[in-house]
Amino acid sequence: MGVYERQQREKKILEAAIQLFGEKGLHVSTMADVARKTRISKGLIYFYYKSKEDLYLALTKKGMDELKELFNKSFGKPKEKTGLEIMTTLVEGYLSFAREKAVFHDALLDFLSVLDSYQVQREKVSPLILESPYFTKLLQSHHDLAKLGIKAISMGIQDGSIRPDLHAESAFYTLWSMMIGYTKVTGSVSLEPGDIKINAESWKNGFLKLFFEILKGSNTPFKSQPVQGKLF
Amino acid sequence: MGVYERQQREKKILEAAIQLFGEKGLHVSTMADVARKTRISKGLIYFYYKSKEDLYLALTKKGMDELKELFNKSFGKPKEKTGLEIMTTLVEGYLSFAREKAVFHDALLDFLSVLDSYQVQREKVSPLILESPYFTKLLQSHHDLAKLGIKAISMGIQDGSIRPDLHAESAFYTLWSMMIGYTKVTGSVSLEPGDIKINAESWKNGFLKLFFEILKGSNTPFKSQPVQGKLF
Amino acid sequence: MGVYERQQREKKILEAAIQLFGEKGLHVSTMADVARKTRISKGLIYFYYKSKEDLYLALTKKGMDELKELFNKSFGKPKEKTGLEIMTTLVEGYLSFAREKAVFHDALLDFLSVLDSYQVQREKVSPLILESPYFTKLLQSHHDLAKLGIKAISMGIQDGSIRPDLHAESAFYTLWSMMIGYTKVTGSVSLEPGDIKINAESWKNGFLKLFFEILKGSNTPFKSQPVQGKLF
Amino acid sequence: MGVYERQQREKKILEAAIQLFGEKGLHVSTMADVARKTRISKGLIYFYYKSKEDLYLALTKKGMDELKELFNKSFGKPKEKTGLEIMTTLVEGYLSFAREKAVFHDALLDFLSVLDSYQVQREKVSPLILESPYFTKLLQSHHDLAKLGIKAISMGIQDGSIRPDLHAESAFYTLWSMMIGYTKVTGSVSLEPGDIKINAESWKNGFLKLFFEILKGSNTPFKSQPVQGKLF
DNA sequence: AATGAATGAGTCTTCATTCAT
DNA sequence: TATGAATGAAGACTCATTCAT
Repeated sequence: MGVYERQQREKKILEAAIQLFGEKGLHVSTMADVARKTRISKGLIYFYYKSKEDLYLALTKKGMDELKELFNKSFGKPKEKTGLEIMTTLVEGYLSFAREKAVFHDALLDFLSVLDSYQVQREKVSPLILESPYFTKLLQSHHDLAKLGIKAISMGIQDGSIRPDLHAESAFYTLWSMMIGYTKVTGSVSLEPGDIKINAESWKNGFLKLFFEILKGSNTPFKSQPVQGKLF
Repeated sequence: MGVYERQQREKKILEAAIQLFGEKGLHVSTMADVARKTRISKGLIYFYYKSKEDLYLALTKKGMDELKELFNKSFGKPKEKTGLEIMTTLVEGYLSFAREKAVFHDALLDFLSVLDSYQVQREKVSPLILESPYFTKLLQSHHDLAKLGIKAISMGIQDGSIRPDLHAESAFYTLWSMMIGYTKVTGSVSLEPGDIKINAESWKNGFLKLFFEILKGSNTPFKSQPVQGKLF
Repeated sequence: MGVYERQQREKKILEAAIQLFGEKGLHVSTMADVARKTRISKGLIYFYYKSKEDLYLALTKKGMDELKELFNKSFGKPKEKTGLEIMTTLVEGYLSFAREKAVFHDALLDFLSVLDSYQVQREKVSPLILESPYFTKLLQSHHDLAKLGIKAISMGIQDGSIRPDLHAESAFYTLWSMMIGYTKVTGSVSLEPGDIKINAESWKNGFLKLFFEILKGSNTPFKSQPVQGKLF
Repeated sequence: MGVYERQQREKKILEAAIQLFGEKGLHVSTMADVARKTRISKGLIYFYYKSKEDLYLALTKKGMDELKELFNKSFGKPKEKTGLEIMTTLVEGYLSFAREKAVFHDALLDFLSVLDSYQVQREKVSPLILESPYFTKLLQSHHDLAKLGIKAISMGIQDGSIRPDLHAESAFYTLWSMMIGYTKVTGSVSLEPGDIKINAESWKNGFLKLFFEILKGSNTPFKSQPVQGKLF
């Protein structure tokens, strides 16, 4: 009954949800599954999370925080890395994250969709989402994330590793878009029959080449490609 | 009883589904809704579409075809446009499509997810999807779409409007990724509070600038920006 | 449109039903299945058979007739066989029939159930059954069947091959009961674990022994067992 | 919430099913009927019974157990009865059971059919049946039942009331077959028109005569017929 | 005579959520 | 605080039968 135990339980539920939603998918998993997996009664689960959406948002929040942590770590120690190096670490990390923690990345994208509806017409968003305490927190985390990415690019511009004519904010969102799109498209690329000359690996290389070209400008066309070489 | 009437009904059902799924979302809409909206009996709906998934794939196919049509039209009359101009029309069209016909675009992305599962482990894809006649058709349409995009870039490389060092296939997928990502991210950009200096418009401009930079190379840094100017 | 063609079609439908109901079961098979299999439209099927029950009763009738035919054939040429020999052929035939044409035998038992309800409370029998022209015909065929069996026993009593103190009618029904029960029970006998000393073969032998003992009396306890030996 | 209440509800549902399935038949009755009759929500019915098949197997189990109980009671106190007397009580009981509790007897026969399929090809049996916890229990109960019947005959052989040359196992199954067949055939006997000299009563007598003849041997042809006299 | 599109009541089943204990 | 039994609306889908053409 102590605060600690309560937090432990909350965490346990969340972790079960992460596993379950990750393996079977959100719609296929049920609250009963979560209860069974945690050995915690359904009633108590509803004490900690007000609805299934609330639980899902909690999961989203955790994913967002892990991503933020990953962004943070990409900076390394102060002055250790150039902005471009930070960005390199960051893409690498992001793409791994999207692949290995697909539940989180999917949840994040779902949240972006919610944000879209929210902005267009607040009423279209389910009350269960709006009422969740995680919704506001998520709004903040999402913002923090963007700020970190923008900061990395700004640093690169400052230290000369990234071309100076870039608008950091737009550039960050563009690069983020690219990465999101990459995760969406990558599965279908390998299915292309022979008449399209591409395969998973060549496409990834091509993608990264263009990604970094945006950061560096194409007149520095990868003479030495340490960045690309390091990736993955 | 004529073939014509049959096609009319089939179309009517599909159109109701497009509206319904578009407004309320796939999961929230029911086959009963579709029946009610069309004033067609549930049984008959199942006569035309073997399952809800089948209907959704039909919708996806229609979306894919509209997109293909849009791609095709972007080429204009033979020799009328440069590859770069074609690409300009194409992004413009794609982004409008994604915004105005969001159901279709969402369905397309869902299909890409299916393709991902399909490639990793065929069994993970629901039989209802695999058994739908639209599945194979969709495979083809998706392929056609990619070929068209690649063709446009190849043409640009040929006619000198697009930089020659581009690998057309990778470039197309990268640019497509960007556009997909753009549609996912764009809704949340406008929600950013003041401390991030960006708004919907500036971000779109930034995005397009980088998009075309990839095609043209950054050493032609938008002196005259006719392309960008035309957009939207 | 000739009478002949009509009969052909009727037969074709019936045969499809026999196959279908036999393979998948009555409840699992649909009228649409029948239509598909025969390449005859549903509407026309309903022209020949007024309802699914009607079709099933037609099937039942055909089974009953085949059984009657089998009974008839068991008699052989006039004076060729003793009553006991006839009965021997008859059991043999009946058990093969029940095994190899299980649809027919099941249908026959279903009909006996209907008769049961009919006798207890006429209203409990579905109108679809009562209205079928096959119902009355079935009543007659069923009666014919019984008469044939009784006749065989009577002949045996006359010719001395069957014990004289038997009441032919009761004996026939009893022996028929035995055979019906045999077909119901036989599948589960082989599943008995080792602590019940029986297997499919020993039980069949035991069954037949007692079956014929009823006909011959136990004081002729199978010294020579030609009858038993011949079976199957 | 107590265990007792739970069992009460479970029982209530089962009893409603027994009535419903008995009156209208399994296929005609619906789970909604059961819910309505018990005033228990559909969801809760599915909480107690995982599927309609599960509920039907539960019913079958109850029937099997009642029959087992009946078999057990037939033995009376130790050494009180001869094997033959036990068998007498047993047939009497069985036939009453089959008549008065027809749902149970029908369910039992359905189970025998399942066993048949199970033995021929396990896959042909619906997963809903195989997954029911009652399936295994039923396998055991069915076995117990057979053992009891065999035991009664063995006892009779020991105490001299039943002829010694009988193979108890085969004899039991044969006699069981007879009884099953009797229940199937009996309804149609009374419908026979006058030209077949039989009626319900005479046929029952004839049946029982032969039944006991199998047990006693025909050279003891019912001089004193206390056994027969007692029946019904 | 022949078709097969059309009906719609009915089937089993699921699951987020609540609440008496 | 904790349970898990209870709810009931909703879901996808089926199929015997009819009838306009």
